Order: sequence, then C-alpha cells, then structure tokens
Amino acid sequence: MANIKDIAKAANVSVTTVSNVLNGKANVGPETREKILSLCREMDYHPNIMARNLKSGKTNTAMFCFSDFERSFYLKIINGINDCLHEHHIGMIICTHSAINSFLRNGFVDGAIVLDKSINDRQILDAASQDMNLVVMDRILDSPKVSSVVTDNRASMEELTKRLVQKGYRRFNYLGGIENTPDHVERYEAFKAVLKTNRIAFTPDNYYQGDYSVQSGIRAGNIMAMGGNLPDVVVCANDNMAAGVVQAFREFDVDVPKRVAVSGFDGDHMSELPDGYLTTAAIPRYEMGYLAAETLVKMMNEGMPAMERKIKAPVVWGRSTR
Amino acid sequence: MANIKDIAKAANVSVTTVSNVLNGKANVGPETREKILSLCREMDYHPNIMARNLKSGKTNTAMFCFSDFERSFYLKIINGINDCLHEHHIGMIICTHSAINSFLRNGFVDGAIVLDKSINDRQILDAASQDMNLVVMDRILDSPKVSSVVTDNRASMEELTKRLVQKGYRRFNYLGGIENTPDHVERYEAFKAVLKTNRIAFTPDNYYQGDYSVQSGIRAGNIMAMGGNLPDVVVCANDNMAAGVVQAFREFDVDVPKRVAVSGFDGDHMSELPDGYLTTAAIPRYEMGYLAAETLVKMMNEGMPAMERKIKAPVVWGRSTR
DNA sequence: CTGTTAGCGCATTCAT
DNA sequence: ATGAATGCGCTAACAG
Repeated sequence: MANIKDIAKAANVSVTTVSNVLNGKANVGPETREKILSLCREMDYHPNIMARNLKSGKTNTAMFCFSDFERSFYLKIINGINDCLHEHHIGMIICTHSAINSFLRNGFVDGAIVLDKSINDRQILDAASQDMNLVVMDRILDSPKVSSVVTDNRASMEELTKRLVQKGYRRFNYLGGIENTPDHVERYEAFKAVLKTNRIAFTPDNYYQGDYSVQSGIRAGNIMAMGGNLPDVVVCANDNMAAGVVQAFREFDVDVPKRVAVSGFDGDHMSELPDGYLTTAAIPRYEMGYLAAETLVKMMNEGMPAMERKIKAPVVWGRSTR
Repeated sequence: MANIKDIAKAANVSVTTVSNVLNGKANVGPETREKILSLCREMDYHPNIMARNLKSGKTNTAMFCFSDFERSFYLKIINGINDCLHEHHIGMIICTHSAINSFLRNGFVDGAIVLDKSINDRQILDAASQDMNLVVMDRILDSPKVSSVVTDNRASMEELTKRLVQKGYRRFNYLGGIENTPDHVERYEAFKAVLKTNRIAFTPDNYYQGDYSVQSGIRAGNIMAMGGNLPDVVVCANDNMAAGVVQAFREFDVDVPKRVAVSGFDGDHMSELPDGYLTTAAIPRYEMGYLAAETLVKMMNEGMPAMERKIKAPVVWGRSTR
C-alpha cells in the first residue's frame, strides 16, 4: 500500500505538500496539486486512517451500544444512527455491554450512543467525566455532559387517550406495566390526567396490573371477560399486553372492537398480531436513532452542550378500535 | 489521559519495560511488574489503540457490511458475528454500501464480512486483491482469497421434501422463486430430485412461478384454488410466498393443513403468519453469522486459506402440515 | 508556494 | 532484567 512518502517521492515534492493537497489547503500551486492528485489515483493511494487519528487525537468514529438482539426494532435504530453518521462522514461501530469499557477508554471512538440497560448510570457518568461525548437513549441522566433521547410518553399517551375520548369511548380500563418504571408512571399519569380533564370516571376497579408481557395481557383480559368487567376500551401500557388482551377476548368471544376496543403502545412489529391491526402510539425508532446520532455529532463537532430530546410517538389507528 | 510515558516516569523505568509488562513479555522482574501494573490501575491508564494499531499495522477490527435494514433477521446475523468477534477480542464495525470503499482501503479494518447485494463481485475481488481478508455471505465468489458462507439449499430442501414424502404426501405443487437465482434453482432441483427418487409424478402443471413476494403467493394460491388444482401439499421456495398461499386458501375456505398442506423456506419471523405456524426450512441466521465471523478470524489470525461453508437449514414442523 | 522538523503513543530491535 | 533509539504514516508549526 502506497503511503504519503511514496507519493511525495514520485511527485518530487515534500510530504507536507502532499498532505496539504490532501487536506484541501489553499497554499499549493495548481499544477503541483494536479500532479499529486493524479499520482494518488494512479498509485491507488489512500491515507492511513490510523496515522491520521493518532495525529489528530480523534477517530471520527462513534459507537452504538446495545444488548438485546431479540428485538427487531433495534435494526431501525441502527439504521437511523447509521444514516446520520454517514452523512457526516463518521464511522460507526457497534458493541455490546461486555465491550463498552475497553472501547470507551482507549480512544477508539469519539463518542457513544448508549441504549443498553445492563450498563448502569455510574458507568456512563464515569465515561462522561473522561470527556467522552455521550448520548443515552430511553433513560435520562442527571448530568450536564450526557444528552438523552427518550420517548415522550406523556404527550403520546395524552394524544391517544384524547382521541379515544373524542371517538366516544367513555368507560376505560387501563392495563399498566411494571410499577415504578418511568414508562409506566408517565403513561399512566398522562392517561389519568386526560380522563380527569374530561370528567370521566376512573376507579381502582378499572386498573389492572401487568408486567409488559403478552402473558400478563392474557391474564388481565381473562379476568375482565370472566368478571364481566368489560369497558368500552382497554388502554394498555404496551403492545405486548394489548396483544394478550386481544387474544384473551378472542377466547371468550368478546368482539374487538365492536364490544371492546383495545389500544397499545410501542408500534413495533409483533408476531402475535398482524401489522396494522392494533391502535397504538408508534415509537419512531428510525427517527430516534437519527436524532440521537445528530445530537452526538453536534456535541462532537461543534462542542454543543448536552441536551434532552423527547420524541412524540404518533398515534396509529388500527382495527382494534372503531 | 495518561500515556505509557507517564507510567514509565511514575514507575521510574523506561517505556520499554512498561510496554513489556503490558504485552505479557516474560523478561521483567516480578516486583517491577507489580509496581507497573498497580500504577496503571491507579492512574487509570489505557493503551491508546490508535498508536498500537499504527505500530502493528493491524487494527483488530472487522467490518460487517449490509444494506437492508428492513429485514429483522439481520440482527441475528449481527448477533452471531458480534459474539464470535468478541470472544476473540476483535472489534466490530458495521457499515453500509456507501461506506465500504473508504473503509476497505485505508486500513481501518483487518477484514470484512459482506452481505450486501448492492456490492458487486468486482468490488469484492478488488478488495481481496489488496490482501483484505474477506468472507461473503449468501453468494459464492470464484476466488481463492474470499471465503463464503451460504445456506445449503439442496440439502435443506431435500430433507424437507423427503420428510413430506415420508408423511404420506404424494401430490405436490411447487411454487418457485425468481428464475435463475441460485436459491431458486438449487431448491427446485433438490425438490424435483427427491420426487424422482421416490417415483412421484411431477408435471409442469404442478409448477407455479412466483417472485418470492407474498403477493405472488396469493396469486398462485388463488389460481390453484380456483382451478381446482389442489394437491396434497404446496412446497414454496420461501416463507413469504407460503404465507400468500395460506392466505389465498383461507379466502377459498381451503383448510390448511387438512385439505392442503403448505411449506416454506427461510424460517424468519413474519408479520403475515404467527410464529411456529409454518413448516419450513429455518435458516440459522445467528449460526451463519457466527460461522462467517469464525472463518474471518481464522483467516486474519492464522492465515487460513479461504474456504466455503454450506450451512444446512433444519426443518421446522409447524401447523401448516400434518 | 514549498520544505524542514518535530512528535502523536506505542512496539521493537539492539545494547547493556 | 532493563533501557536507548528508531520509526509506523501522518499533520502542523515554523522557515524560507
């Protein structure tokens, strides 16, 4: 592989001149520039990135850290991140939990986007204190050096609930997720707030406790159907549970949406229900990835201070509601 | 960030000694070694990978190149690749078509796994001629320097068909994919060979032409049902088309599998059919990723010559067959 | 407009 | 068992 020295020798100039041409400096004569450029093409010269990085102290590479390979929506996030980074000519490396510590410290990357629950806040703050540019997804860190990109649970659930009310639904059941998780709290509170504003009754009887799993949705659906506690609509804290509820209702011959409507939250493809069936707040995965990357790039390139971005999940209407 | 010089100074030794300790050389006194090691911990020293790479001429990083972010099974492949590379302490970077040329030439990676149809054979052979270690997936290159990992279409379709015959199916329809694609040719030929061996009749009437899409499956299914040409089983060249056939049959109240059984090929999750419904040859995505990575690592580390690996897709029985 | 020089952080001879 | 010197390929002061 030809290096800059070879080019310089062949062109009868110094490496500096070659370097200047390569980096677009103005202080090079036109014919010298041309000669060097054509020589580079002829000799198939490509600058050695390692050397360039070593010199500049930067790598022009960002890392995306995640751990759950089961959820296909990660691919969409990766897609968004990749597109943005590529537009800015920044390389992307992917790593999982086990690799993060080594990568983060040895100057292999200039920044990272972290979406990996197995990495705790402490580790992230540690990395941030070493001047690593960081963006976390799906969590918020109380640090002025770490940006975050999260779903706007409140606004999204608010809109979903509002529109359900507008459609005429009055008797609501709510199937919550794991208690104390921010997702649960925010979605549930937003839901209750809208009902309250509309003076629609909501009692503890109307609340069911789930754990985000399809199973817990089935359980809750069974209980509702068997107990005869069938509302106009069951609002679920995520799609999985909504799928479970639908499944349970099917067993009991409870027509969805004629007898009871069902809504979810997430908007990812599921094997349980056909695409487009479930009314839900669809988290825009690609866009969130893109925005996370964009945020990171601005921090890396322009020294932008850390910021927090909440992304609203648009409501998608399916056949599970009228 | 502390560097090797800082450590050497603090330990009152030369950088050479520190380097030797870090790289596990034997020629260092035990107490000196301990002192240096503890100093590294104290000062939170991490070797600068860029410098190390520049020096060694290697990057210890591999690249996975793909382009289709819509297909969720890519995540499984990535998972397999990642696991293998990580076991060997090799970093992984992901890139898409647009980035490959720059990455491949400037010494940013030591090798690459390519699963991107928008990259043509020529580009790959070019890279190989520059001593880049390469593994291609889902295609075979006629080059002694490029390894390949592909699905063993013949063996898989053979087994699937054999087992269908064993189960008593005698009247077969076949729904083929796009003509001249290796996948189509290999699967179709294997299918026909098994029927022939078993002296089971198969005429052009029993062949339907599809294009791998769900739509083309629906069309074929409609034609079969409307024409009254219903066999015991429809063997499809992929899952998508099988899903289409099932859907068409449902419209015509043709019971699957009681009246007609249906089989597919691929084994990826689909939104059209519930998981576990379709009998199919399930391509082991994770394993193929892992094997591709393993092959690459051996080429990189042990100079293993290029090789070709065919991976059999195990038959998975679902409810679409008896 | 062009060249000389120094050094990024590290591994690797070759001495001692 | 330890150290001094050299250079990987490149960029950037500084000189001319």
